[in-house]
Amino acid sequence: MNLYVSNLGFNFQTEELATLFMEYGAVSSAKVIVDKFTNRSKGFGFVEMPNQQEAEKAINELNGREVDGRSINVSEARPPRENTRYSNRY
DNA sequence: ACTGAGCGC
Repeated sequence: MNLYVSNLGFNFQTEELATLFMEYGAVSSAKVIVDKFTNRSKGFGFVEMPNQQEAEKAINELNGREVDGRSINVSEARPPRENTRYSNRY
């Protein structure tokens, strides 16, 4: 399950994100989007968790949680294209 | 390129 984490602090890094989510379950991959020019965090990232139960638990526990003085927002990322009707691929 | 809505290369 892919997770989208936003409202992160600019000092938040990928390893911090991985460590945070591994507390609630297995994390296959985690990445914080970083600006190419400034090498600073853009304030959001992605976490992939193979176990859906742990993923949902991580969402419930980490969504709205205060990290680095800010309340982070955790939700499902890049929802599966179930609705191909609304996804136009030309 | 130094900040605050957003979806990765």
